[in-house]
Amino acid sequence: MATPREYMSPSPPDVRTIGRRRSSLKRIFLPISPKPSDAHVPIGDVSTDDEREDRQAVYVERCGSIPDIVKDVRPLGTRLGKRRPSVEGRGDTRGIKARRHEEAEDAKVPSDYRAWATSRLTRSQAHPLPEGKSATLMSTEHPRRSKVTTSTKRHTQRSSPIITNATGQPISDPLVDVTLVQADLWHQFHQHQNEMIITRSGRCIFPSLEYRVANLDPKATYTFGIDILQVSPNRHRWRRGRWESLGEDQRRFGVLHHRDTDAVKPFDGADVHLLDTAVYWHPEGPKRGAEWMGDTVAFSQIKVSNRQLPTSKRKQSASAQDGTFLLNSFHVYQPRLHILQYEDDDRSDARVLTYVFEETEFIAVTHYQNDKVNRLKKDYNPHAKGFKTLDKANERLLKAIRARRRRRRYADTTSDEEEDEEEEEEKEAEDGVREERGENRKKEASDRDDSEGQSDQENKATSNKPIVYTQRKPTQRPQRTAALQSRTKLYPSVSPPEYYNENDSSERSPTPIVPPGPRYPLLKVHMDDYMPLHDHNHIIAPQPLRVEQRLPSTNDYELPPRCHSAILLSAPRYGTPLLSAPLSDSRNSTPIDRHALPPIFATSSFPIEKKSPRPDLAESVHPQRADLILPPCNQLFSSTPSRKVMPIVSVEQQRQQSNLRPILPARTQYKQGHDVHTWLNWTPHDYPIARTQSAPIARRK
Amino acid sequence: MATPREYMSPSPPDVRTIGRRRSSLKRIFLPISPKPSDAHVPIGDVSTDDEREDRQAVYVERCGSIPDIVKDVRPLGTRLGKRRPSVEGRGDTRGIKARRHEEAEDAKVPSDYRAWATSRLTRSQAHPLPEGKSATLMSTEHPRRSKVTTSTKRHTQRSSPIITNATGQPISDPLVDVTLVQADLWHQFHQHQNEMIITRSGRCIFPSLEYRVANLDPKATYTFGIDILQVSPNRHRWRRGRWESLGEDQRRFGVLHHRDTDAVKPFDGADVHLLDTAVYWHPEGPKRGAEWMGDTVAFSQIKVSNRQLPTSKRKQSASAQDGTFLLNSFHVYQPRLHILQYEDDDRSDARVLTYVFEETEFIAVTHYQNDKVNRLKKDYNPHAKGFKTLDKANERLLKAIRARRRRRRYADTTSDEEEDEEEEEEKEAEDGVREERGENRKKEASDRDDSEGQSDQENKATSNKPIVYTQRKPTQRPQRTAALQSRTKLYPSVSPPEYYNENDSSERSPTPIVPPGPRYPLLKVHMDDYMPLHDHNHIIAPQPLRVEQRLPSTNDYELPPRCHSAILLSAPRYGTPLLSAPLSDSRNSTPIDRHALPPIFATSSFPIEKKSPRPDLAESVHPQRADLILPPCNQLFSSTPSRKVMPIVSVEQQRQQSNLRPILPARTQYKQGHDVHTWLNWTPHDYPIARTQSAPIARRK
DNA sequence: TAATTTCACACCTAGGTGTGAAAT
DNA sequence: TAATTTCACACCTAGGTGTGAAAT
Repeated sequence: MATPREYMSPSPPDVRTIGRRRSSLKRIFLPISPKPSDAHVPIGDVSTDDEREDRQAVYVERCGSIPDIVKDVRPLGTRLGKRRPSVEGRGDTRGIKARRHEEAEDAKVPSDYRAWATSRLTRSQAHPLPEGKSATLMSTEHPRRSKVTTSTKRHTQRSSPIITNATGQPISDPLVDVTLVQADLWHQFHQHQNEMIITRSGRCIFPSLEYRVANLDPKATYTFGIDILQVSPNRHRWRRGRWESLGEDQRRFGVLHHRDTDAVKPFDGADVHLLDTAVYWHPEGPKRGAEWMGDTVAFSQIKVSNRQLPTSKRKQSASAQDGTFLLNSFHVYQPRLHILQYEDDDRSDARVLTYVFEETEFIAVTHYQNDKVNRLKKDYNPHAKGFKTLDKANERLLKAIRARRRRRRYADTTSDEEEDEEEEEEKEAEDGVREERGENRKKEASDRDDSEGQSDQENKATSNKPIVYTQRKPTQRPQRTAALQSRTKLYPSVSPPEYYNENDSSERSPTPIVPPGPRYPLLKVHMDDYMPLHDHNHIIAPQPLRVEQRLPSTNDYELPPRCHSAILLSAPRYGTPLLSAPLSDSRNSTPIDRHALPPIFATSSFPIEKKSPRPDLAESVHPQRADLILPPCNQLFSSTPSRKVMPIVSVEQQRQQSNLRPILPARTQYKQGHDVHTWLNWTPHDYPIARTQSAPIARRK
Repeated sequence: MATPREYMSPSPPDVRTIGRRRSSLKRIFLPISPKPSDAHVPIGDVSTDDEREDRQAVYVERCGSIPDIVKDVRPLGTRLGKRRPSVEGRGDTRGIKARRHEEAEDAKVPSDYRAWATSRLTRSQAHPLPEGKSATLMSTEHPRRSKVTTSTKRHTQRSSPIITNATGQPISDPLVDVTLVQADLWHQFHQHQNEMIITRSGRCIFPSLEYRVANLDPKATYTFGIDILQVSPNRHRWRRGRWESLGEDQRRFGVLHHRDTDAVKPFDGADVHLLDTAVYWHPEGPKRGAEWMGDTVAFSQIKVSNRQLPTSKRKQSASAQDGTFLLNSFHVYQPRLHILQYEDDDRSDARVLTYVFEETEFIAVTHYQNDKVNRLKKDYNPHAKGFKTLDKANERLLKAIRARRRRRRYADTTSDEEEDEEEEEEKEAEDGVREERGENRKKEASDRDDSEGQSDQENKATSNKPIVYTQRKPTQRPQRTAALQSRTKLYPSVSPPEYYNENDSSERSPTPIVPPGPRYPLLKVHMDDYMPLHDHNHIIAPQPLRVEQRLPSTNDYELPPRCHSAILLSAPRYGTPLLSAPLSDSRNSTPIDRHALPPIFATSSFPIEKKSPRPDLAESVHPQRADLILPPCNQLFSSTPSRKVMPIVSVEQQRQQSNLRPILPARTQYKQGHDVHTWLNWTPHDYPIARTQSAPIARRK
């Protein structure tokens, strides 16, 4: 699942740029179920009902049930009428001379990365797309617009890039692997046709555009950028619980995303290319691939606004570079990610990769129209907590817990009974949330917006899920096909080793074998799903802990095979908690010598949050400080991971480290004398999910 | 003034590294008063009273009066007793073999910049210092510690670097020019022996360690780091209004800044080098020189703590890399800035530059001891605004103003009378501040802490200044010697042009001439002095506007000679306001075509604040949007700059652009039909200060 | 009139600051 | 006992969120 589509370039790729990568390309870990049917899903527009059913059939066959998240994948195109036929226009309308001239100008200003990047992007806009696998986002009425690849709907968590070199020739580089962070949150919004409020002063978009990138060339220089594409010229309106198109907008407002034309002619088909938009380049500027990969790439500064610029002439210059995109309300927009790669100062061989995640499509509005979208926003945006009426009681309980903890710390004596009481209080709070949610569900059912054409089943899935974002019943998950999957692929140095045991891989539970040689899988632990309710010490709503396995890349340190991974869960600053997964020698012995483990391991292998960094802890972590300790690397993947048990250090130990403020997964039965165990479950989200439960402490050796 | 001292290397500099820079080095703009006496100030320990008098004499000779800021420069050493003799120990106690081994290890982990940087720094610690110009910060009882250069006291705004190559050989590079941001605020604290509160969880240091760097090699890679040095083994106590030493600390607490020794032996003289401290490397990681120079380098994440680490063994690993330095209370510390330069991946020829700004010295305390320091903290730290009792009345007025403005915006009609009223209200508020400050001054005078051995004059100067931080009487400034001075020097591409007209330069007002050829001076505008009272629309306390002139470096765009500079003052996010100084074609004509002005100009020439960037505005600014428009470049420096008039667009125009939220200098008589003019004044702070006043609007052509 | 936009507002998040009583 | 440290607290800064009445 979620294998990125690879565009084979019709023209031979530029060997100078991609060099050895191209020759040695090979998938190291096959996907869990490398189904033939997976490759047969039609590429391009898959928005018809038949195709949807096809996809669901694949899921049923593979997983035994239809995962909720696949059921209601209905792209906007379906709802707005068929407006996405595959058109293969090749839109380079500019002469070679003009291009040459621009290149000469580039040479004059060698060190302004952003300006150069923008010009690079604009220039390479109109390359011919390979093999007709692309689908335009634009309507047929405007065939001359350039086009953008769209990934198939079921692969929306990843996106297929357009890759071009400096002359606009596409280059195939399926190695670069981009994932949308919080993809399932985005998906929830997308199910209901996401809306974004635009204001004069600019409103942040939520969920935020955050990506995880893998397999960049660690030494090459990259720039990341976002632009927001107006998908169609049509204006829409919300009527009787659904969006309908009003046809092409007749008003002459100031149009953005229109290039250097004096007359304001939106969508007249002349010289308007999709890439003629203002691009917001990531403020962390050009960085090495290794640095980009060390963390997620978040565009949190991006805002959308409806302020009209004073003069029509200056519409371009004032947008994008501060992260504010000027949009028109009731129009549909699609953010895109651009990755610009160049070898240092020699920018002649730069490449542009463009990624489109369709979940991130939205309609710009000044007020929310769809109550469901509104509710989702309130439920998941931490800044809208005040409007989450459901959680009032919960909030009160949380406060009581906090006050109580303070008092106890003040009294400096902690008895066992008190601890138990506290845990009960927490459970109370949680139950309270659930009760109130039940009420809300009924209210929701009586909403007029619910008259959308959804089946009862879909309705139920929808109203069950959004409140507790990460709440999924384990029984609904296709557990039997559970396995670990490599989320990121190896960037091979010379030739890729064959880590995957193909003989052993049955359809149901292909068991990855331990990689041979000195290389052992690394672990990435993510808790980046937004957690509805937490303070610094507790998470009340249940939330999944994502454990990601990847193979070491050239830059990674080779882990000692018997080395445990200690996982430290720190407090989130903003939805996304800091998670580092450093090492310790063994659970009970002395901590690992930090000189024996070059810090590079932590730096390049694990995401270290920028804003509240504790990278010191990433170097190595004392077992007593860890929230979670994984088995030695060489044992972790030797059995079916769906039942992999990962012991956590006992709760008492964590209590002792009060200043570390560990976050523990909720709903865990914390008891003294018990260890907490976590195992991995396979979900349709590409990630194994770690579930936690307590067990007698005897397990500790 | 403030010319960095240049160490001439006894061994020939590494030509490979500094190359053409070395051969073409020349100061382009001489300092305003390039006094011979400047070079004769004794280097090293200048903390005696005699030397202080010498320095003051230099000032009197040059400026006609003693600037306040120079009067009370008394380093801690003077107060604590003589403990800084110049000792010339050469402390490399490690063998070549060990060093080779470390280098080999480095090669194995090529991409972890931070670890590599730390090892590089540690290794080059013990180079012999050139020409005996160094002074140790350590006491004579421990002669084997390595040493650090100290700049002369009067040059505390800048610091002299130690420069070494990879093998520890010093390299002279006086070109790299580092300035301490908010140096005079630091100085105010330093006058009273600055204190920093340390807490278990870590406390930010205030003022923050923020530097401005110039003349780095734009293409070379740099890493910036901070460490905090324990200046002496002595413990101190506050008694009868002054700090006194208690002698060497006898307690065996866990000692930081001590390297890899099992036994906790603070200051036992064995293997303890000054550079054996944990270094916090700037989180923006290795960047190009051009990128570092584009903005100030702020270490805002740094915190100081007194938490003791669990085991003595792990004291090193847990510190510094998250920005928390573990200090001992009642000990004196000195932060240092390290700049690491290397050419990309070839790190064998790296250089280390170390800068010490003595204003940043402080004593770690758990409670403030000196009431004056306490008061300064409350007055200038925006987070302590709640304790600024003086401003309660002011606050009320401000709120009234804000509410009133809202009401008026609501009513959408603005009459002239109302505006005048508002301005009166503001002035009222300001006066209120001043009155209360007067009261406070009396209270302060009756404090027991005032019994320090200060002269009356010093006392007066001290108590006059700290309340309104930037308040200086223009008459006290040495206006007649006023001139523009190049704060940053040219980084020449081939050979440095002679921009400075030496024939014209009299001691009093050396007039720089217009540079020949196509290159014209750029302007940098700073308002980085902290402003005690502001909201998004107003600054109530008077504050200086710093305009900095520099010559274009190789990377800069060449300005059209008749191009005006439009200055846009945006709202500060955190004390330091965003200032960009973009261009417009002329004040009244159409705005400059942004394609005619490559954006590189803005990117590489002007500081663009990271956190609330409006870099779009830096590309070019419409005259109506500018807060301040400077004369054309080719006219700006053709006359004495002390009376240079810079018109600001009228206040009404700014009101119209309410969403831009311009900050206007306070105490300006804003009247309708008047323009606001600004001229430059020379101050002892190296910067010309722009003063603002209104004038009839007739001036606009 | 009906649709759309604006804006003050209450209420959040996240975190920094000195106070002063209490503990060490 | 006297010096030093801890900690809950009130009060800030800075900014994001949807609401709902009012304006457009």
